[in-house]
Amino acid sequence: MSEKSSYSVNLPQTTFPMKANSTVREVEIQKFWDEQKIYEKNLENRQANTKFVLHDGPPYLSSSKIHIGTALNKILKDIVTKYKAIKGFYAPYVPGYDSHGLPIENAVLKDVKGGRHSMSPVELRKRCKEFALSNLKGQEANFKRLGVWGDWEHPYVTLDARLEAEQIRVFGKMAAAGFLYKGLKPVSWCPNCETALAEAEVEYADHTSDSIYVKFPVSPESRAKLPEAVKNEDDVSFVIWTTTPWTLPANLGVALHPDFKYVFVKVPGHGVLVCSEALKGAVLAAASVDEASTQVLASATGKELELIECKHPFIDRKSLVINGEYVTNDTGTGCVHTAPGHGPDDFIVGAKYKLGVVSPIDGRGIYTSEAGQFANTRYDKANQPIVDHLQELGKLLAHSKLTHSYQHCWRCKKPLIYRATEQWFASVDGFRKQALQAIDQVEWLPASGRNRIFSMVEKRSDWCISRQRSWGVPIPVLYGKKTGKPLLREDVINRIADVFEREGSDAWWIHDASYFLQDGFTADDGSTEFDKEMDIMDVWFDSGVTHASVIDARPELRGTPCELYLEGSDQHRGWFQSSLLTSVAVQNRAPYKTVLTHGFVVDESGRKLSKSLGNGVEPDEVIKQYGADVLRLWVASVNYTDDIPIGKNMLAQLAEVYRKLRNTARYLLGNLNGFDPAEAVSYDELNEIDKYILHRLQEVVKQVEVDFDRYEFFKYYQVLQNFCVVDLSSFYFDIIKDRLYTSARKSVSRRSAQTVLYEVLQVLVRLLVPVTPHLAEDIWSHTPENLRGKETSVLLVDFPKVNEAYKKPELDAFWDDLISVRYVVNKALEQARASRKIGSSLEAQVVLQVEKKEVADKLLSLSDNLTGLFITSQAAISQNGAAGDNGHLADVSESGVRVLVLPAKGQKCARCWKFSEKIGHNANYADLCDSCSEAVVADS
RNA sequence: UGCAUGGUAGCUCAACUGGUAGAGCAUUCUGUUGAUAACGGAACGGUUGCAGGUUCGAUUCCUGCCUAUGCAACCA
Repeated sequence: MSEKSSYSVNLPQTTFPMKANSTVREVEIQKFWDEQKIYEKNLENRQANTKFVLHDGPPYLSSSKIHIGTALNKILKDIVTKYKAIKGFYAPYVPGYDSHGLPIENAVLKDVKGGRHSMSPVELRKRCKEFALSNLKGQEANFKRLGVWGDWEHPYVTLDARLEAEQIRVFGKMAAAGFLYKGLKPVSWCPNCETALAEAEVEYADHTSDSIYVKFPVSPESRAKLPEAVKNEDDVSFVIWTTTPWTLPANLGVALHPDFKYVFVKVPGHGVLVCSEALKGAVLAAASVDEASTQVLASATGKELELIECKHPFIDRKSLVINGEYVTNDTGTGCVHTAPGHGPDDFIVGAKYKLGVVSPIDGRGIYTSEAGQFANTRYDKANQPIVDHLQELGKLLAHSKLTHSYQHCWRCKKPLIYRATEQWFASVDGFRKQALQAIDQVEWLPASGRNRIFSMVEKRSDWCISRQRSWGVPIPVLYGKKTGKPLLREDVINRIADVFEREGSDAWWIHDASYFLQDGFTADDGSTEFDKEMDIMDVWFDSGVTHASVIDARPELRGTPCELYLEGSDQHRGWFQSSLLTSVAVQNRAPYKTVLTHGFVVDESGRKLSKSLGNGVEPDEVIKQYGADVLRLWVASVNYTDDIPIGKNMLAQLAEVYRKLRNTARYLLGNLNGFDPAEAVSYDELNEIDKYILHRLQEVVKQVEVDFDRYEFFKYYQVLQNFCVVDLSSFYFDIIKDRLYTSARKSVSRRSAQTVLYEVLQVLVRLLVPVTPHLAEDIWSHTPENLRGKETSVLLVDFPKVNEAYKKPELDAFWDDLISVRYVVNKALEQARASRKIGSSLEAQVVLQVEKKEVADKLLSLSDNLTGLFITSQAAISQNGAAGDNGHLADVSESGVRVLVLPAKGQKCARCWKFSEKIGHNANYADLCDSCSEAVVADS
């Protein structure tokens, strides 16, 4: 280096490192937040303010590690609560966990020899609890590492005795309101999990079934009811079609559509067959019968055939011909096999005709003795024997395999059956109208969510809340030992709740029924001895009542309704709905004011993430490579209302943006070194470009505020990024470097720039808080106290307010013109550079010819600052003629501006590197330009 | 199968009630070496999913299709 470099220049200086070193630094910062109790302090500071409560939808504790989708959800929630907090709201966040239920019980049982029947319920529950709580520890660590703040010391867990007790109390209220009943109904049943399932737990997948056509002969006693032409035929059969041969033992009827036309077809070798006219061809084809050999003897509507009796094909029992509107002519025969024990439609129509219910299958899917010769066979193993048996009896008309969509258990993925059993139901019918009204009191974001949940609630049937398992909250019902009558009294149920609150719900399995009743208790029906209901509640009930057991029960949450629920869009049929239904049932209103939903994470080509595709993204791996803030930035960068893409490419780009934000802050801090806000330049004295940036800054604040308020974080991301890159880094920062580095340290022009940098820093660090809190805190911790005030954590400061005094919309128009001129100048300079005429732009002078006078005037008004705008050594505006046309290095015309690039005049100043004709006037500094020598003198 | 929502540069997003498609990132070239594992400049890149229609003019409105995702149904 030459001696010239010894001239003092005011270079940036800061302790804020360029590299994030996130794996270490983020953890340090999180420790600082922990130790300083930042979350608690925030709440304390905001205690008197308006509340904004986001109620956490509890993640399920079946795994100790969170998925990327769970991370996304938690980060979104955290962005919201942090934003609301710095906006001044009282915004507590209590994390929750969903701890009961089948998947956990199954996971625990997987390692138990002998299965669920080999240990007592209390022992099993103990193991489930241990399993759930150990997973909680893992998930909690994952969540904290994301930088999520909240009351981690006191999360809510559905297995907590107090929550269980509140849940029981809600059950009691619903019982008192008459919304709970016990009924025999076919429900979706998983023979593998041995329990009933709710609608929300059913999913559809392809399944191959036996497709059979079966003859149901008309009883001799009913022949009189047949049409005249076939009265004397001795072999008349209704033909049904089914894909579930195993339900035939439960058959009690044959359903016809009342308005369809049915035909009586004489078929060689099969007697007379009855099917709908529309399906005759298909039926005969299935039976491989040549239609030409057949003869239609008669026809009748379904209505006319109602109440004819048939014989069950292989059981000595009647099967009644009935009418049902649900019968279609799409497939089958138009005659529908009806087994009220195995189908919802069948059940309803069966009740109408008083067919009764036969459901000869136990909880494991095995035929009971009611099934006669098929007893002790598992239902799915019975298909073939039944088909064979029908064949032997000559009742089988056709048989083939059919692959179709069929209901499966969403937990164990095995096929489900419909099975009529005694279950507890919440009567949605009882409060459907109120629920639908409540839906319209809620703001749904995006708005399509409203229709989604509305139509679901509108159509859903009663909610089956019984589960025949051990890991859950018991259904708190006692039955009179002799009468079998359920005791649905709220006072009794509340007494049970009190016991649970003291002892936990294990008490239900430990104590006799009498323990839960007052001594000498006598029920209305005279019962004094009781049995306990041994079913537990659907887990959706657990999480569904947290509006009561958490929001209303914890004083710091200040009661329902809360401001926001924020979950994946699948929760319209899950938690949003279970919460709504229970809340409407006991309070006649929704528990939330706004429901915000997000989509699902997919890979960069839009495919679902799955282990088999190998396109999964693990949150902890992203954090290890890039840090939590980059993952959070990802969440903020995408429009999460649709599918949310993630992948290596995206993360790498996000890491770039993170670095840009970081370096922007580093520039601010570095150039504010030694600045004291007391030295700030008054607004009127500011340089024009400085005023412009202050104005832009206000626009950014306003825009960001709008974007956050609308939960449109991806817009915030774009605005922030554009501001940092376009307005600051490539424009303002580049231009003011000259002033910052070479003007006298305390000169007005330097302080003018610093005044703006100071304002920008104040705003920027605050705007970073919700999305990249670690970065914001890191900046804060490296900001001198005289610049940031006494507050030790940036999480405790307030969101910036738009400073009206800085808003000057006219500056936009002014600078838009100058900036487009600057583009042309840059092109010209680049041309000169490409032809190796110049390197640095300071080696050039530019001469501009400007068509529009107003633009020329704007340029002229900048006077000395014009060179700063272009970062050249000289710049001149020539309105008429082509001054300096000779010897130019480049000549570019565009958008009304002609730019000539010429070699800079004079010599290069050793300090500011600009070329000048005023060099060496101060003998002490022979190689410095005038302004530099003045600056050096001033600073020495 | 029906309903809903989306389909704009390699990637993430723009374009107010129809008016010549814009940013950033990435890529390539390049300058600087006083934000330096940083910063600047330029270039490349789109018949806005496809096909029609309305209009002087459509990414924007209408119809159909394709495609992605979600939901419902596909029961017997």
